[in-house]
Amino acid sequence: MATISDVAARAGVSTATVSRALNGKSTVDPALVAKVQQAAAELGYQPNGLARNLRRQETAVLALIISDVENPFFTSIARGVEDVAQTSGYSVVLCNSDENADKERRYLDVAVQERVAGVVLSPTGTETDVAVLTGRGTPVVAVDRPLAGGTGDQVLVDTRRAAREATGHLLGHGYRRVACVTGPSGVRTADDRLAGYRDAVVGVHDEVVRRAEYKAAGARRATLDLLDADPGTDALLVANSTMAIGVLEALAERGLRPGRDVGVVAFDDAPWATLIDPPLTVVAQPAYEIGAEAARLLLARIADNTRGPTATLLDARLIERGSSVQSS
Amino acid sequence: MATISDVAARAGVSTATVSRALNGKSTVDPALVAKVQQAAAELGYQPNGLARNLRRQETAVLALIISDVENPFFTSIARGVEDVAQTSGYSVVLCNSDENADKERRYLDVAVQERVAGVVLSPTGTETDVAVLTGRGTPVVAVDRPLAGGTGDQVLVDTRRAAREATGHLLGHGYRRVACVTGPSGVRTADDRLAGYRDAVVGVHDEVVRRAEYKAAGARRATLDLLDADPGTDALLVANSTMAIGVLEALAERGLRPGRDVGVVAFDDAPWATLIDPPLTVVAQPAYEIGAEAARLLLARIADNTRGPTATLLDARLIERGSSVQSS
DNA sequence: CTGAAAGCGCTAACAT
DNA sequence: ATGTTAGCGCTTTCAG
Repeated sequence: MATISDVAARAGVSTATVSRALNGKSTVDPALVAKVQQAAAELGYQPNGLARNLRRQETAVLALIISDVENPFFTSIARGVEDVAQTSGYSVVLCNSDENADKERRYLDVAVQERVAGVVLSPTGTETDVAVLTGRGTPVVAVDRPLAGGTGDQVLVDTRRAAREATGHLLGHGYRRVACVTGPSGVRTADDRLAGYRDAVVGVHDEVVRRAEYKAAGARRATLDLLDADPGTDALLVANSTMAIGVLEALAERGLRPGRDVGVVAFDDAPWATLIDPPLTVVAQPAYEIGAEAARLLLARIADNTRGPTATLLDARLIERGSSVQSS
Repeated sequence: MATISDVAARAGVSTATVSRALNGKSTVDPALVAKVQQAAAELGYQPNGLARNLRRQETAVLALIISDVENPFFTSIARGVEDVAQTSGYSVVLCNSDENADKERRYLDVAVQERVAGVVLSPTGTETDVAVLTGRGTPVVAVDRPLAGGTGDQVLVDTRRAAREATGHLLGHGYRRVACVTGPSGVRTADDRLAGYRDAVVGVHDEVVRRAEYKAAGARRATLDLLDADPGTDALLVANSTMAIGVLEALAERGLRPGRDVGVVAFDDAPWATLIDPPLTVVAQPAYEIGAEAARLLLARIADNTRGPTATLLDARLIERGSSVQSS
């Protein structure tokens, strides 16, 4: 594989000139630039990014560590991050921590070792330690879930308020007893959505809560259990769209129809939400915008890391559809 | 940030010993190993992966370039790749080419420049040129779609046959006129599924075909147009699950019920396929297994690149559900 | 405007 | 078993 010296030899110049020419430094004779470019092309020269980055002490890649590639909420975030990174010439590498603290640690280590320019992170737990990054000066922005230290930027959604409003919406539409199906304890969004739910039901009726992995299978079992243990339940607040799949499966198994028999509101506006009958009422989060904003903050901080930490709180929006009204 | 010499100084040994100790080379005095490890820990030493890789002339990262992170089919592949890579100590970075040849090129260049160990690629077009990789000895395995040269491993699905069978299934269940909604011309899976459709309808009735981006919005418009232009259509073969969303939206807009009014079979068993009423008949592809197998092949080839190219053909399976039977 | 040379942090011969 | 040393391929002073 051709190196810069091969190109230099072929073009009859020094490696320094090749470097300058290829990187568009102004101070090079146009004639030489042309010669260098031709030599590079003839040799099929591809710069060695490792050597370059080692020398420059910086890379143009961002790491995005999310907890579930198969969750549309996170892939939308990924699109947002990617689109803005792209415009600034950064590549983004996506790492799937799988809601697993060990995997997350490993990817965090990889991020340091590969000296990425910055990382966007959706922490699996509150205990995530990003000191290895920040200690080295690598900026980190947390998305969807806060980072313990409170150091660094974060872009979150006011998910507790959204959960309270969604629960209130159900209560205001004639449902008498709302249950909450949420994610694992310790996952901040799961806890916040539960808290919002509690805010709304307190003083109205006892709380009915089930927790499971943020996955369909767990949510299905939890719902089945809930329905059996608490038959008075006539509405459900579901903490994300992946769980919603399991919840809807469980309802179907019990012959319960969303809306009429059991009101349902789920977080995240999945693409299929309007296909089911009745269509699913959702709390839509601005996922793409979360990613885009996180990338903007990260880029800004890569350029200038002296400013204080920022906290951006985006709003979620209730989209009322058929699954939360009793008509029909 | 601490370097290997800092650790060496603190432990009172040479950098070579530090390197050996930290990399678990057998030939180091256990006492020294301990001293080195302690020094490293005290300094919060994190090896510089760039320097290491530059020196070693190799990296332990695989690139996975797919055309749509938001398509569950591809994210399942990603899971498959990741799971097997993980077990061999490789990290995988996910790049989203967005079905765009330019972006794909850029990521291919990044892959060369960062000297990744290998790449799993779902080519956007038939013209994708991976010579930059292969010329350098970087193995490439194609998934879902073949690579022009025929060089390198590939793991594909017999999608043409699957499309033929699915179309035959519709024809065998009383539908008289089946249309095909597929992806853009030049995208191999889109063309193959169309070919399979043609295999089945030829001699039975004229073909009715619409093409659109592999996205919901385009498929919706295409379906609306198709329904207007060819009202005799009573069944639809849809080339992927993302398009299926648009197709089902269009059907709903026209007041047409899947199964009874219009038979529907779509590629890819999306998680929501059983939630709609009637549930969606699908052609399930072994996406996870495609990714896992691709990663295995890639790893094998990284270890030994002398064997000839292989072609793995996996089977898709028709899962018959309510949307393709006229009952009710 | 161009070249010579140093050096990023690490690993792998080669010595000892 | 450990240390010395020479690079990996590039960019960037520093001279000229």
